[in-house]
Amino acid sequence: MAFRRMILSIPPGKVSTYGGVAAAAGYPQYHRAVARLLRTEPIDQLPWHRVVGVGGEIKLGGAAAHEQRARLKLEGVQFNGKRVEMEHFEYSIRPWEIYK
DNA sequence: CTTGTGACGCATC
DNA sequence: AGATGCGCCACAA
Repeated sequence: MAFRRMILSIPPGKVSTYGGVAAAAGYPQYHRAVARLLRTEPIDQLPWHRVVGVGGEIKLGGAAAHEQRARLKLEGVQFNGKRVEMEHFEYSIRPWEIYK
C-alpha cells in the first residue's frame, strides 16, 4: 500500500501528518485510513511516531502521547509547547498548499 | 444494508 | 483557545 511506503520514507528527525501522507499518496481524503493503518500495523515495522495531526498536534491519548513526544525528541524534533515545530521539522510535502 | 466508532481535518461559534 | 458539527474512509456488529 502506498501509505505504508510514504510513512516508511519519512526520515528520522522529520515528521508528517495523516492528511499529508494520504494526499502525498494520491488520496487527499483518506487521512482516516492512514490513522487506521498506523493503529493496525505493528509498531516495530512502521515509524508511527513520525506521524502527527495537522499543525503538529499529537492525536494520541495519555501514555501514548507522551511516548510519541519522547521518541520525536530523541530524533531531534523540537516542540513548541504541545505541538511540533512544523516549520522546521515537517517532511517536505505540504499538499494543502499545493491544492490551494 | 444501516449504524456506530476512531491515532482525522476544517469551518464555525 | 475550547467545543460543536459535518464530512471523510475503513471496519465491526
